[in-house]
This record gives sequence, structure tokens and C-alpha cells, in this order.
Amino acid sequence: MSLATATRPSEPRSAEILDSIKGVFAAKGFEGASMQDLARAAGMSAGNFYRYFPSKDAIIAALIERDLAEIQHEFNQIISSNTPRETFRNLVRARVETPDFRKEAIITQIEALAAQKPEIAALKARMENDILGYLVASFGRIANVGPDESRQHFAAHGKLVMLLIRGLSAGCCANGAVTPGALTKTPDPALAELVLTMLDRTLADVVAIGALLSRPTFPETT
Amino acid sequence: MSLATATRPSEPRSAEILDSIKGVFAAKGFEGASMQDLARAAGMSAGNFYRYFPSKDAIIAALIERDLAEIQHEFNQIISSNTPRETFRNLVRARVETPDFRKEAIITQIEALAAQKPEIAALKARMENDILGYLVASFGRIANVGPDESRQHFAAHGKLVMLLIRGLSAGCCANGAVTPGALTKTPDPALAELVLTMLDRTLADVVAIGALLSRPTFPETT
DNA sequence: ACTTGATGAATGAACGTTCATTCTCCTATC
DNA sequence: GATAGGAGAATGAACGTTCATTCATCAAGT
Repeated sequence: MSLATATRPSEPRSAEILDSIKGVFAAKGFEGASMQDLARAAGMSAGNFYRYFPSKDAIIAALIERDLAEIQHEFNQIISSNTPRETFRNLVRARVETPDFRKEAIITQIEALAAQKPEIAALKARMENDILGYLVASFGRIANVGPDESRQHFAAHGKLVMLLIRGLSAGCCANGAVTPGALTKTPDPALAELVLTMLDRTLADVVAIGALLSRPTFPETT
Repeated sequence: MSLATATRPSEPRSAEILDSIKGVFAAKGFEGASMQDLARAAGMSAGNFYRYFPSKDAIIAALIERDLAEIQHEFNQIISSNTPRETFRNLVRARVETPDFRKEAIITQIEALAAQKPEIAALKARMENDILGYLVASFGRIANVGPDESRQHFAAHGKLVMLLIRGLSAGCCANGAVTPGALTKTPDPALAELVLTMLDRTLADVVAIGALLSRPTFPETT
């Protein structure tokens, strides 16, 4: 029976497969990695691979989905923390000092793919929008500001933070050798320090704006 | 006589062709654009296209080369200016407020391609290195500091500036529609303002460090 | 024996690149 | 001025390869 897609394999198995193929995408790029490569990395045949992902595009879609879930979990830590600002800073520092190179390389691929495949572009847009939402919510929590006001005043700050972190992490993937060992590069420490300073300044700005909003003595802050 | 590669076409013609195909690369991506697409955009046949560029890779190589020349020219304006700081800020502002979307989209493609083709990775590395060199030289000029000291103290600042500008410009290419009209998007003005603020702060930092270096009262600045 | 999981060769489309051929236009000769 | 010759410019069909995807077949468990 080839119709009706036989049976749907288990969810956790798909997650395992995603883990085992991340490296291939990171090293060879989306178009550079053939389905044979991916199946081999997953330890199965090309045909069987299609029981887990209906197409090549679906693989990156799944990767995005999974990343998004992880990120959401991290932000939940911040928002539910008693010391949100410290929690935020710790998570940022961890991400800045030891970035996940494969993840960043894959995001680079997704960015390029978005020009070619509208579905990927939509996924990417949703991912960025979601992350921005989490960031703005975190800022609201840190600055003690309601959701609406937070979104209104901190959206640009959120984008700036995304820009800084992504830019720093992407920079250290500037490899050039296809050798997998070259992916173990750490970002320029001096640059990382500067970026952290900028992040601190941005957080300070956010808190200051929040303080102004709480005391509506000068409501002219358009 | 097909041997001896016939004749080498003129340089300016190649530049014209690059102009006419930039949009195709930006809209469809590097792998998404076929040689037929590119030839059609250039108004010639596929075969004739190869008289101008020996391979698909060579096209992006040429694009990088040309961009680099333009950028070098802009930085020469800064370095040879009597008011380098103002010139710098003006050029940055122009780039931030009206980015060249096609150019940014192509850089996104190059970044993804670097994972796949070592030659492109090398070109990309050279491009980034050159731009960093120009930035550091500009900072040296602005802060009145020699080249060696500039390179030693301002390298990270240069990388930060690259990160900020590239991140902002790349963000507004977050299209998703393949429709060419969608490329006419302007960056979030609030974000652009924040980025400019960050750039000003960085420039101020650079000038402050330069002032410290001129007066070697406290040489402990490791 | 029958279902389920897995295989990997086969398929067909798409692509970069090549090349035999045609077209265009300039020049030299009458 | 008209014509023939020839060289470079341009064409587009064809080639060989690669690759995502499918499917007939097999293996193992019950």
C-alpha cells in the first residue's frame, strides 16, 4: 500500500533525525546537501527518509519549528523569573559567548532561501515576529510596563537586540573551509564585549523609558 | 576557430550586464536563478553569456569585486576629507536610510553560498577584511591615531559598525513575495534611528580612546 | 501468511555548460 | 557604389550530470 502515506513515524524519532542532519546543512548549505547526504547522515536510505519528511523543504520547516520552540522556552524562563533582567543578561551572555554554530549557519541558509521559496520566507517572517514578541514581552517584564505600551515603545529595541545577537553569532560562522573542524570558531572576544556593552546600554534605555512611562509627568514622549 | 577563446569582450559591457542581472539574483537567489534567466535578463542568449563570464560562480565573483571597488571609493572620500567624522556620518546615514536592496539581497546569497563553495568563501572573507581595513583607517583618521594603533584598538569597533549596518540593511530585505515590487521596502525608521544612535556612541567611544592614546598619562589600557 | 519498515535502483525534470551553426557588419577590391 | 570575403558576435538545441522523489522489492516480526 503506497497510498495513504503508510504510517506516520514517531515524533521523537523525527527530532533525532533533525539532530543528526543539522551538521550536514550547516556544512554544505541547503542546496549543497543532497537528500542522499541527509539520509546517510541520518543512518537510513533515501527512500525511508521520506517517511519522516515529505520533502526537502519540510526539513528546514521542521528545523525552524523546533528552534522556535526552544527559543520560546528560554524566553519563558525570563518572563517567569523573579529577576528578569539578570536572567535575560545571563541567557544573552551564554548565547553570545558560546553560540551554536550549526544553528547559525542554518539560519544563514534560511535567509538566503527566503528569496527563492515563499513558504520559507513566510516561516522566517513568523519566526522573527515571534522572537520579537518574546523580546518585547521580556522588556515589558523588565521595565514593568504593560504589553501594549511595551509593544509600542520597545519594538525597535527588540529589533536592535535581535540584530546585534544575530550579527555577532553569524560573524563567527565566517568559515571558508568545508572541513567540519573549522566550524569550531569562537567569536572575536573584543567584539563580543562591545556587543554586550551595546546590549546593556539598550536594556538601560528600556528601563529608563519604562520609568518615564510609569511617572506620566511628561507625557510627551512621542 | 573555436580555440583560443575567441576574443575577450569589453569591460564596460560586463559591468552593464552585471547591472541588468543584479535584480534576478536578488529576486530568485543564486541557485534559483538559472543561466537562462540571467541571459534573458541581460538580453542575450545563454551561449553568448559565457563570452562575458566563464561560469556562474564568476558572476558573483565579479559582483563582489565591483561592490568592493565602490566601497573603497566611498571610504577614500572619508579618509581624504577635511571633516572625516562628518563625511563618515553622512555616508552612513545615506546607507542606512536608503539601502540598496538588491545589493543587500545578493550579500545574503553570498553568505549562504560561502558554506558551499570555498572560492566564494575566500572572496567573502577578503571583502569583509578589506572593508574592516577601510573602517579602521577611517577611525584612525577621525581619532587622529596612527595606522598600527588604530588597527590594534579599533578593530572590534569596526566589526561592530559592520554588524550594525549590515544587520539593519539585511532586515529590510525580509520580503517573502517574489514580486519585484516588494523589494521597495524601507527599514523600520525607529530601528534605523536606534542604529544611528549606536553608531554615534561607537564613534564617540573611538574618539575618546583616541584622545587617551594621544595623552599617554595612563598607559594601562589593555 | 500478512503487515510493517526499510531499501536503493529507477525516473524524470532541471540545470550548467558546450558547440555547430547562423547572423552581422566591416573592409578591400573591382 | 557594389560585391565578396571573413572575422567576431550571437544563437539555441543538445549533452551530460545531478538531484529530489517514487516504487517495486525485500526482510523481519507476529
